[in-house]
Amino acid sequence: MPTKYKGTSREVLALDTFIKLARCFASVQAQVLPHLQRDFGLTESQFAVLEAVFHLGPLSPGQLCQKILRSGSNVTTVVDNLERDGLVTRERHETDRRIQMVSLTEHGRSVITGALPAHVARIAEALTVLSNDEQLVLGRICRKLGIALAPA
Amino acid sequence: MPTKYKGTSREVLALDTFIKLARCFASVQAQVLPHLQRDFGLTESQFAVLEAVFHLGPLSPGQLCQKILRSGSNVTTVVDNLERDGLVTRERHETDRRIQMVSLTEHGRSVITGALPAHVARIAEALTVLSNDEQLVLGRICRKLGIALAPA
DNA sequence: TGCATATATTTCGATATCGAAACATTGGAC
DNA sequence: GTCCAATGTTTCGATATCGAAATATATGCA
Repeated sequence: MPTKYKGTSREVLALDTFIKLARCFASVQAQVLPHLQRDFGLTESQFAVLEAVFHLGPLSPGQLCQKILRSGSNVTTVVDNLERDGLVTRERHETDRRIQMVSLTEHGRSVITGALPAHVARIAEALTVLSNDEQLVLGRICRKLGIALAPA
Repeated sequence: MPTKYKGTSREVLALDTFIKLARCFASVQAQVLPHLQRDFGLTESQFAVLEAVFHLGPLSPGQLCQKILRSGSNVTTVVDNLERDGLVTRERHETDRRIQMVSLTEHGRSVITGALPAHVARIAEALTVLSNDEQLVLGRICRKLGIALAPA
C-alpha cells in the first residue's frame, strides 16, 4: 500500500486506488504530451480544441467547455492563442449574437490532421503494456466511475 | 466507442481506454479539489507538498519533484507561495549548501492535519460507486501501466 | 414597449506548469 | 589549490487554469 494514511479500510483502499489512478494517468500524459509540444507546437488543450472542432465542426466556447472539461474562461484563453496563431477563427452566431462559433482555418485543419495520427499512435504505444482484456476492463471501470460522478 | 478516430483496432481500443481514463480522473478531481480550495484554501499542489512533508519529514525541492511529479521550477513556485503564507519554511542544508530543506511550520502542520482527513473522506466518497473488487482491479491495472511507463 | 432575468462570453487577478537559461555549490582531475 | 563538470535550485517567459465580476445579448412578462 503506497499510502501512509490511517483511516478506515474503505478509505485506505479508495485512497490507494486513487493514487495509482493519478500516477498512471500522469505517466501516460508524460509519455505523450512532450511530443505533441515538440513535434507540432500544440499544448494539450490546444490539441483538444482542434480535435473537437475537427471532428464535430464549428463549436461555441460553451460547447467546447463541455467537450474539453475546462472552465469557460480557460476556453477563452486557449481559443485566443489558437486564433493568434492562425489555427482557428471566431465568428458571431448569425441569429444569437451572444454566441461565438469557433472554426478551423485551413492551416488549423492541416495541423490537426498531421498531429492526430501521431498522437494516437503514441497513446497506443504507451498502452501496449496492457493486454486487450486489461484495457477493456480498465475502460469499463473508468467509465462507470466517470459516469457516476459526471455533473448532473 | 466514444472516439471518432479511424485507425487500427489496437489504436481505437487504446484511445478509447485512455479517454475513459482521462475523464474518470478528471471527474474525481472535480469532485474533490473545489472543497480543498474552499474549505482549506489549498490548491492540489500545495496540498501535495504539505502532505509529503507531513508524512516524510523535511524534503528538498528535488525530492518534492519526485514525490509530486512536477518540474523543479514548479516546485519552486508552489513552495514560494506556501512560504509566503507561513505554511512551510526553507533552510539551507547544513553540509551541502546547494540544497534547501522544506519544513512544515506549526501553522502548516495544523492545516494539513485538518485538511487530510476531509480530503481522504471525499476521495473515498467519490469511489463508493465502485465495489471493493472493482477498486482493486482498477488499482492493479493502473499500477501496472504506471510502473511500465515510469521514468527509467 | 420596457425591464428584469437568464444565458454566453470575456476580463481580471491569482496560481500552476513547463523548459531553457542562469546561478550556486560541490567534487573530482590535475 | 585551481578549474571544470556535475548537481541543485531559482529565474524567466509563456501557456493553462480557476472563480468572480463585468459585459453583451436574448427572452419572458407586465
